[in-house]
Amino acid sequence: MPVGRRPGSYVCGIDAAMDVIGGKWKVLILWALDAYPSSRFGELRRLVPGVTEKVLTSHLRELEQDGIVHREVYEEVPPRVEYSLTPLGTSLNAALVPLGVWGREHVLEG
Amino acid sequence: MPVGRRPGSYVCGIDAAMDVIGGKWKVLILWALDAYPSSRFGELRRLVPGVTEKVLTSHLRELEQDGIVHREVYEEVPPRVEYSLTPLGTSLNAALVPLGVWGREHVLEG
DNA sequence: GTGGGTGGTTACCTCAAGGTGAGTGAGCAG
DNA sequence: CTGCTCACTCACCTTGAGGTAACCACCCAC
Repeated sequence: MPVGRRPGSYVCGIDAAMDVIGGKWKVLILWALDAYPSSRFGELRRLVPGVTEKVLTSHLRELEQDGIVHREVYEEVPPRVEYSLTPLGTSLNAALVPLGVWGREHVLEG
Repeated sequence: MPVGRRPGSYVCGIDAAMDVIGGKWKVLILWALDAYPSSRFGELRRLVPGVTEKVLTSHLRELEQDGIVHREVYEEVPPRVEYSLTPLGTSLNAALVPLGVWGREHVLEG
């Protein structure tokens, strides 16, 4: 179960990490799941304004394959699916904090 | 002189930072300029295997516009152009270190 | 029956990032 | 003379990520 979409072709760690978070909305999904753990699909759609259902689905599937998010299906009617960060996802988010601080200080306030 | 390609439309700091480093080869360029300061164009082309001249040029231009790299032209024959990280670029690279460590530990060695 | 909410799937389309290959013009090696 | 280096520029083309919209089964409230 390799992490990343092009295993074995990474030049360095940043290159590899960029591949995992490279989707247009992935860091926003991670940010949302960090702020609101165990979110349902519809909640995420509202938490990440602008993302379409198709793209949200595919991003979540990729993050799940990479071991970043956990997908829990409850066999109920109506169906319920909850997404949460795995420990790996939590560690990824922690590694993203300095980048977020940099962006806030130098891009948003720049 | 705004930093980033879509000023004013960022949701959060990570979103903004991702825009600055969003090019396919930008983090590799930053990594190369950190390891080999004041590199010439041809050196960068060799340090970032696979990048084409056109894309390397445009990525360097964008990084220059964002205040990440400095471009120094020496009016000589043959022409000489040296690229280096600005203080802002150095701080960006510092903010990328944890992400690089994460990628090395969890993707490359995963 | 109509509409809404649940969590998706499917087919189709767009568009911009990136790749390809040629050209530039001065100088230098062979 | 040929070809290479330097640091690009230009015109063209490809590709795939992402966007659009329809559709699915199921249930509830109105």
